[in-house]
Amino acid sequence: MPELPEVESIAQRLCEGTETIPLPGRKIKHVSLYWPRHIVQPSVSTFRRRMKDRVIRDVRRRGKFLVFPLDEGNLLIHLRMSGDLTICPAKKPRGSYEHTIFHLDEPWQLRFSDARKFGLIYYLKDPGRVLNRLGPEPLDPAFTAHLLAERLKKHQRMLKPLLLDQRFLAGLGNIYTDEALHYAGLHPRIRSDSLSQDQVEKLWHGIQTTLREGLRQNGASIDWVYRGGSFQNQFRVYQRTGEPCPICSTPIERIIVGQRGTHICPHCQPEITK
DNA sequence: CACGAGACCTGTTCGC
DNA sequence: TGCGAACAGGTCTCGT
Repeated sequence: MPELPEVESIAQRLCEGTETIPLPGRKIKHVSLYWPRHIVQPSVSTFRRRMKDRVIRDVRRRGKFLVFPLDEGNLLIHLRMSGDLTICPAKKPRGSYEHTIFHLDEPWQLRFSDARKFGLIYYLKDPGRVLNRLGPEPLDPAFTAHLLAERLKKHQRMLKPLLLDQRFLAGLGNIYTDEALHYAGLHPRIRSDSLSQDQVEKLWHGIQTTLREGLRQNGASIDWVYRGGSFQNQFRVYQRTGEPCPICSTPIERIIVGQRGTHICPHCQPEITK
């Protein structure tokens, strides 16, 4: 589920606490771990001890990570494929996917639900140890088309797997990559170092446009995992196999690129560039 | 360095 | 209806 727009929407929801309580200012009394393998660092017992009585200062996002600066250290959560975070009353029965529960100082809890159990939780003094490996934020003003061009030239890789590589750019996932490439009229297998200036500009605009539109719609809701977003109604190619391309009406095709299901318009995104 | 295969998990949907 | 295969928002490790 969660790519940049979905993670950002979740961060905002937790920060504002509409209909629940804002997370900043709350104290974590203790945690319940029903799937301890979620805890990457430190050890489970240390994590438990360190979380006790920490005060949550803020809720932020970096790439696809949720970052919670605490009065002491930082909590990092990566939702991976099926994670979601909600604030709910302590008395609400625990759902079968709610594997990690943070008990707060009010009759509320922060619950990490994760059907596929791929999620990751860190408690770190220095979050940079994890976050510094990430590439630039695509919506940061510092991320210009010029910078994108420079970075693309440093590799000779297929466009799509490169865009999905979080060290190259932080926040894109399968949905927004397919959408951005269609917007730019670029085939996902084109080599990153073979783009013209014009093509780089289109790709940059495609990334900006799809992410901003995703944010405006609070992300995309798919399947049973995450709801709340409506960007799925705007998909041009993602999961639209067989439907007409909104630009030229050619049926959308599904192919595999870098072991990921990939959706393209074979007419708007020719494999051979001119 | 680039890339494919396989792994980590569970749930839903597809095809016969 | 039943049952296995395919597929799912992500990323890591290993071998070529």
